[in-house]
Formats: sequence, C-alpha cells, structure tokens
Amino acid sequence: MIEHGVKEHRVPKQKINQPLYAQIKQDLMRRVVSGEWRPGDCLPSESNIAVQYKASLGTVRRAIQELAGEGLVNRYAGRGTFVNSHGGSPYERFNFHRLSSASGKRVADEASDFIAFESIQADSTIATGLGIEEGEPGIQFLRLRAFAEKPVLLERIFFREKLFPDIASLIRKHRPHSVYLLMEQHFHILVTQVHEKLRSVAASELEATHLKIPPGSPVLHIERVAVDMSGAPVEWRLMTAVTQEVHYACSSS
Amino acid sequence: MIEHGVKEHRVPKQKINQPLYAQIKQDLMRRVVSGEWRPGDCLPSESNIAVQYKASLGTVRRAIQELAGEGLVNRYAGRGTFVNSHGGSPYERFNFHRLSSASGKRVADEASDFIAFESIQADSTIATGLGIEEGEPGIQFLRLRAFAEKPVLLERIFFREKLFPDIASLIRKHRPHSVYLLMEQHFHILVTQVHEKLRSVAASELEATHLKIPPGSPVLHIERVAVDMSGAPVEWRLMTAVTQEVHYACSSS
DNA sequence: CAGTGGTCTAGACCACATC
DNA sequence: ATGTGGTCTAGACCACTGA
Repeated sequence: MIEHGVKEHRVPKQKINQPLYAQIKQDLMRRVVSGEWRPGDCLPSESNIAVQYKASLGTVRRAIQELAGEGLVNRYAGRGTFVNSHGGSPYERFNFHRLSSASGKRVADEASDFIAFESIQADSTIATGLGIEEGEPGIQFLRLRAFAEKPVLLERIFFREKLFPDIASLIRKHRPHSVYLLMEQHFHILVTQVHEKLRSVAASELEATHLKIPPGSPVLHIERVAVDMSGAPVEWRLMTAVTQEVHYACSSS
Repeated sequence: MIEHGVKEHRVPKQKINQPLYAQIKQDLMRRVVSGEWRPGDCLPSESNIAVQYKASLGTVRRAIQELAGEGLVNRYAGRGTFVNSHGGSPYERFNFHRLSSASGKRVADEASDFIAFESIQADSTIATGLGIEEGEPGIQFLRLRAFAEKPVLLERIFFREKLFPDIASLIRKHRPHSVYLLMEQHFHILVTQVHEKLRSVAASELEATHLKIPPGSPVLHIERVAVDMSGAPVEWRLMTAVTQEVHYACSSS
C-alpha cells in the first residue's frame, strides 16, 4: 500500500470557463511536471484525488482517463495509476521507434553503439525544428544501430547545451540504450511526443560509409523533433535508415 | 426535427464478456455500415438510443463518445450526432494523407489524374496485405498527383473484384477526387483506418517515367492497407512519392 | 420553446491485484 | 480482506441549437 498525504488541492489560477475535469487534468499534469510524482511512480487513488479536489469520482476519473489516453499515465485495475516512463517493461512504456522488420522485430530492441561526439552550433534546420536561434551551442552524437548483424540505422542527435549540460560525459559513462530514459533520470525531462518528417534521399558519403552501402543508394531520412510534457521541443535528431530488411510503420484513423 | 422509430434493439450475438458500452458501440457501427444511417445523417438522440438498448444514458454516451473519438461520427451540442463522411467539410472528414510541403500544403488537396486501368490478379504482396488468396481477381488503377505543377506522387491502387464489382466504370464516370468517398457512396464501405509501411527505394522505369525523374532516383514507397469499420482490409495501394518538395509527416505519443 | 449534447454528482456492483 | 480501477445507473443542471 502506498501512502499519500491527503492535502487539499485547489485548482490554481487558470483559463476560466474550462470544465472542472479539464482543470483537474491540467493540475495533475502540472504536478507530474513539477516532479511530485516521477516516471514510474504510482499516483494517489481516484478517490483520494477526488477528495483533494473536492470533486466527484466520475469527474476525477475523466481527468485521469484523458491523461491515460494521451499516454502520460498507465492505469491497471487493482494496482493503480502510474506515470509513464521510458524504462519499465516493453508493454508499459513509451515507444517511439517505428522501424521494424517484416516479422515484427523492432530495430530499437537491437544493439546500439555511440560512435562519435562533437560540439557544434545549431544549423538552420536544427534551429527551425527546435524553435531556437541559429548558432546556439549544443552537442551532436552519432549512433549506429544494427539489425540481423547488419548496420541499418544511423542517428545524428542534437542536444542543446543549455538544456542538457555535460550530457556528453553522461553518455560516455552510461552508454544508454535509451536516450530518453537518460533525460528522464538525469534531467527530469519526460519526452511524451515526437514529430517526424520522412524523406527518401540518396545516401551521403558519411552515411554510406557507416551503413556499408554504396554512396547514392536510396535511404530513408527521418527528421525527428522530440517534445516534453510541457510541449517544449527538447531534442532534434536525423535518422538515416536502410530499408531493405526493415520498414517504417505508421497507422492512422 | 428528425423522426426516429423507437424500435427495441437487442445487442446481437457477439463476443461475450464485452462491456455493455462496447457492445452498443459495435452495434451502432453495424447499423451505420448497414446503411440505416448514411454519411451526413443525424443519429437518434442519446436518450432515444438509451431506450432502444434499455441502457442508461451514461452507458450510451460512452459508446457514442468512442465512435466520435474514432472519427466515425461528429457530435454537436444542441444539434445532434452525425455520421461522418469523406465528403464533409475539410475539418470533419477522414484524412489519411500525410504528404505535405514544408509550408503545410497537403498533396491530397491538389489535382489528381487517373492514368491507367487494368484487370489483374493479386500478387503475393497484395494477397498478404489484404489477407486474401494469391491470384484473386481485381482491378488496378494508376493515379498521378501533382504538386506545384510537378508530378510528385504515383499511386497503384488494387480493388478486389469481389468487393467492388464494376468499380472501373464508376471511376471512369466520376473521376473521383477521393476513392474512399466513392466507396462510401456506392458500396457502403467506410474506411476508418489505414496501415502504412514506408521504405526508401530506387525508382523503377515506370515510376521514373511518370514522375519525370531519372530511373534509380530515391523515392519513398508507401504501402497502404485500408481497413473498413468492421476491421476488414478493403484496399491495397502502393504510393511512390518524390520527396524533394514534400515530406511524409507522422506524430506519435 | 423543446430538444440536443456537455458536465457533474452520488451511489452501486464487479474483477482484479496485493498483502 | 482491502483497495484499486472498470462498469453501470439515475438523476441534476447547463449551454447551445433550431423552429
């Protein structure tokens, strides 16, 4: 049993005329962002939260259900409501990797290797993607992922120095399998959304070398901007994939 | 005011142990598919439906809310609940086209042109995608879409003869801008979901010719399986895109 | 004005997980 | 046995629409 103080929570100054469930949802979000509950933590029970906000169970349920629908929390009957995370078991964590083989094996589950680090300044593409000034200092990593013992994915990842000071040494030290888990644990930044733009282009010399393909071969460019729970863009990366054995999958309704 | 007979509706044979709201949702879907309410029509009010199924308002609300969440219907306070349509206003119709320019203009809004028709049999790729027997007879269309007066998208679309008899003459006659609208209006089949697999490949001779690019240029292959509201795959298509001016956009959370 | 969906409440019973 | 979320009910009041 997890203990929760039952302090009163008033919904703070906010857009008025918002329905109560939306205000509660916003405030719960705020409390997650503030670190009151960390990724992986269990939230208080519905009834507890209902008491905190002096609202009915149904109203609180709706607020939490919407958070669950947006992937911010996971709910389990009999156990509780948990803040989503990039750690955790495969079935209860964020998953933004859409590259997989025909048989369904995901590229992200395979071995990865950081192969280069470099201090650079944001070029116009990166600056536009992140909504920052061109020339802002940052660090760029190259990472290579293999599948079926062949290199299939080269990633060029850019972090703002301002948001992630000294991330280079952290990565050197931990060689993290998941960059977003590292952000979560060391910088209290929870990536909840990614926006990707895909193009088919001819492989550059650099890409061709790392991916062991002829220069000029068609490769898939996936330009990603990762966004944290407050909606701020926090990471830019360009992925270059060889789509012989694997493909990018996307469903919409 | 729209008249609705208040016949009793029992939830038909179905997966048992499903919650009541899910069963009602399924049955409402079935009734939409059956043509009882056509795209653009107004559904009976919540209270009317609650009486039909002998369920409470809240339960019926949830069923309808979920249908609305999936885009099958649109709800308006004070007016009613309406069956969605691919022919509705741009803001309230399904949109599965993820190709757009940097400025946000969508390729699907531009001119399209059917350029070839052919009776063929499903090859292994198509058969696998649609879950049918290899060799099943069907019709294949080629369509070309332009953007900024340059050809950017070639589509090869396969219909099963069995599901869409004589669709060739319909397309010849209407030259529809939206194939899914035609399915809806002439076959009572509503596409609610598409699954896409993306690869970067070298353009074939045929693709190069139509897209006015050198053979072997990198192009984006988008293999799509469209699924109707009952979950059955109803269309297979392969889109070939030149991603110079446009890109494929995908967000996930 | 009557009818619609949108919000909110207060209760009930259940299946499930954990101790 | 206790507490969790999941379902379901039966009401209330509101804002909005359209005739």
